Amino acid sequence: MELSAKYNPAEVEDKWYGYWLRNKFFHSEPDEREPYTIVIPPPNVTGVLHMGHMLNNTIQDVLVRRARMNGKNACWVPGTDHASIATEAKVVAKLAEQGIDKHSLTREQFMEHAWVWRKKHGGIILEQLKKLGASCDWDRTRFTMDPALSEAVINTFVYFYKKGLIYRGVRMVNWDPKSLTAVSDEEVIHKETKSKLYYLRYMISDNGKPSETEYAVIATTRPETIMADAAVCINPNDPRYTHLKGKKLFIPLINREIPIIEDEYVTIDFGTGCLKVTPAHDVNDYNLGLKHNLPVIDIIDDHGCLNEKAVILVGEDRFVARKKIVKMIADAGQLEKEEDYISPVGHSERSDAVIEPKLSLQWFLKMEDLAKGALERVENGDIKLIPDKFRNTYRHWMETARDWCISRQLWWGQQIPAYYLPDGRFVVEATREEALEAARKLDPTLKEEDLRQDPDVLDTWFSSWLWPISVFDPAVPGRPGTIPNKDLAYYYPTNDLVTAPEIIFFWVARMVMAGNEFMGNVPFRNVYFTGIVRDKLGRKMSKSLGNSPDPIMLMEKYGADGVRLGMLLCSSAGNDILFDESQVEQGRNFCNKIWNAYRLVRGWEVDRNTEPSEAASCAVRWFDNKLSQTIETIEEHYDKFRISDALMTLYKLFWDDFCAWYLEIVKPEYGKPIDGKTFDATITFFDKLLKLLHPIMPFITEELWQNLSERKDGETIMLERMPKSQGYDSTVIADFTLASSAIASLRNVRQSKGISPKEKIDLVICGEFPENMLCVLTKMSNLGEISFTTSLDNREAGVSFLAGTVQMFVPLQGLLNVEEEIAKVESEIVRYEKFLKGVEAKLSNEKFVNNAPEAVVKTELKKKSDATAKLESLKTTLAQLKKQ
RNA sequence: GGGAGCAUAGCUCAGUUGGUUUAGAGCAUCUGCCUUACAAGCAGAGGGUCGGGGGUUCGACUCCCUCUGCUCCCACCA
Repeated sequence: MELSAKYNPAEVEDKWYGYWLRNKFFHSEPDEREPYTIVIPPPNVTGVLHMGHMLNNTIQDVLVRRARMNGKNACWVPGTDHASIATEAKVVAKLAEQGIDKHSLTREQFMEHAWVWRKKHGGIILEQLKKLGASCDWDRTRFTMDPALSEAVINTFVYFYKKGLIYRGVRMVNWDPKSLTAVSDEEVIHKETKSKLYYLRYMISDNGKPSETEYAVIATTRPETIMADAAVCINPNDPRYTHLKGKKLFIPLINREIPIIEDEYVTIDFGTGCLKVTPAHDVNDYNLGLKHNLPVIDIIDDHGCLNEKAVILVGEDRFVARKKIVKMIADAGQLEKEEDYISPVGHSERSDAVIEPKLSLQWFLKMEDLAKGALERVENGDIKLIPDKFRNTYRHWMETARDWCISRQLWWGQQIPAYYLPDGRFVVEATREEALEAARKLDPTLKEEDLRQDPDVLDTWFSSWLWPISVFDPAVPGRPGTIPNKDLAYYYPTNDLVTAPEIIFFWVARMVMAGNEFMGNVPFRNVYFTGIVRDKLGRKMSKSLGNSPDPIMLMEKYGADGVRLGMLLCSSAGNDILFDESQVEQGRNFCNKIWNAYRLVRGWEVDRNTEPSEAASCAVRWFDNKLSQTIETIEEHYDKFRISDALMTLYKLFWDDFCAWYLEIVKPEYGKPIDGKTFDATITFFDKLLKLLHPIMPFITEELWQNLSERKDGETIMLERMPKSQGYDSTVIADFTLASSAIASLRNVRQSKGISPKEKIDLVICGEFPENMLCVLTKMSNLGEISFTTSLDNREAGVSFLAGTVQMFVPLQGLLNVEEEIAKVESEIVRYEKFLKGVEAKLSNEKFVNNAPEAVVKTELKKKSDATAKLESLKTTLAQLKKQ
């Protein structure tokens, strides 16, 4: 069969992926081998593949495929995350398109719509991963809302509640008074909004009565909330207000007396330096109120109108009330002034209504002890972060971790298993039945319908923190004492986690906490952080910017292997990667190179009756050593998770060493056959190279490996053993390097002097040169006569150069531009003299000679002698040139 | 505002306890080649003094300080 000159990925990718699936090569079951486990960071179930996923999953696949070829029982568990906020938002939007308002539906009806949506869009992303070649164990695919996994989440909640770590607490939420719902921080858009800063006079209390003349001026953008004021705060270091310390003030209009408190939170030079504290309607004020034990007076209702607690303007909309109250205060003579002011105001992404910070009861998980344990695991090295710099971030997080608010005002997710009695008391149990039982202990007359389950669901991270455990055995989380099943016992702890640094706290740290709590062990050993994929201009790739290429299109255009290589080329751990299509082009070109090397070898006719040429056996010996040496380098890179370095090492091994040197040397003359020994060696090398490349480029390597020799059905490169180093002789490699540098110089001579490659040239060698390399020189440089000499003095016209420290000379009659050569040599002399001077200065410095380690001094001495030798030879050359 | 990080050839990155590196790679660039595996190729060449300044040291891309620029996370200012 004639092979095309270009590799065609479309023809091979589906074929081999299907073959791998049919043969269940990705599937893993516990056995006696050492396991190697990765759990996928579950992507949003209704998401589509973006460049970040491509990078992340390519790396995981490289690790998994490599582990598999190293004889481990590799298991990569795929799955998806229910992503409550994002998914619910999508479903709500979809319903809105159909003219359906979420609030017109019951919870059950909504959930039905959501499940339909998830069925339709869920898993698209997993199909896309298959295109990439991901070798996930698809039989193990999990979803964070699978019944068993949801149960694990509920059990976990009950467990922590009963342990006393989960409590109900008040917290500010972002309230959307138009949609009548709390929205997440992600759904709040801060807009620079024009408003006014009002300066109000608060009269100082004079024995319980407002003073006639003395007052403090408070600046506020929200005068309609003064009725909710609980205090006025000043900075204790503010010299202007020392007279206010310990005093009280009267709120204008309603004349309620409030204390003056001191706190360094107040910025002295903002506004007037006097801050009104309104715990019910501002997050910072709320915290300040907690600190100073201030009462919370909530004067705004769910619709954004003032309630009866406001005393005045009851029932008015907050913005209407603002206008009215300003006028009232002005009429009372207590408005000092007003200023234009621009400040960021939160708006609801959904309704565009101005967000009202509102206190609400939420569920919290205490973090202190959990965080301590999680910090310890990283500090003591049980878990390694790659790169190491993220330990700082991690530590900072763990040391300042605030309690985790785990409730979300949504429906899509696991509903909180708290059941309220009609009197407001509640019980927490895994099921309604158990809850009823528990509730009856509080009130024996209760019926099931009297119990009302908390409407909120749990934060998505509250399910994904169990992921490394629950994908194997969902029965374990939240149920201490449960014996882990066979899978969990075998695969846990997993080995490596590949994820993004922005979720180091949300996800990574919390998995460590859950692992500690439920398994008494870490969930993984290494965490490899990928960077964010950015475009050429450094912008984060996003749908809204439209700067993200469609990964599927890329794979269709360049092939999955090309895309994988393109992603990996520019991705060192922890650094953002600036993605450009040209990198993928490079990946495709490399595929093509491999393809064509195969075409060459495949086209050879083999004659088993001839012996290898000297050059060929020399090349075989060299490449054998080179291969072992490079394998060691590659392993080092992988061990340190330097995947792009490992890749680049392989790239150069294949392209430069194997194609440009090895194949060129052993390639038989046109029309002639190759000897059997060299051919067999070449096939062996090719086989090893393909195996080394396979984790990075699974498709093309399988295709070529299958064709390289006869294969039986059911054989695959995937399950072959990774080639190992057999040790190497570094003199063999050094000799070849010397020869190749001589060859490069000879090519340079040819090119600069315009000598055709077909024309033979002679070579004079002055010094030691490995004899067994002469055949290589002859073949690659088309040499005529090679002669040795001890001195290059009194030579006729020609060019000399150095290969390593060996001087070489090519006689050339009448082909030289003497002037040009002299100039070249002279500039070389200047360069070396300068260098020598520097080295000599160093060596004559007593402090250097005395303090520097011997080896360092030795290298300086060698530098000196080498440079002196070079200078000498250059000067000889110059003298000869000048004679002509 | 709090915390963390980054800054090395045109671009993307290495440079691993300060000294065998007169700073490396890939891509891009330039020159010459349609050489019978590959022009998505072959051969060769040029290009940076390591963001600015200061310090420690016999010696600093590598350690310390400072300035500048960029990025990320968190909190968002009455």
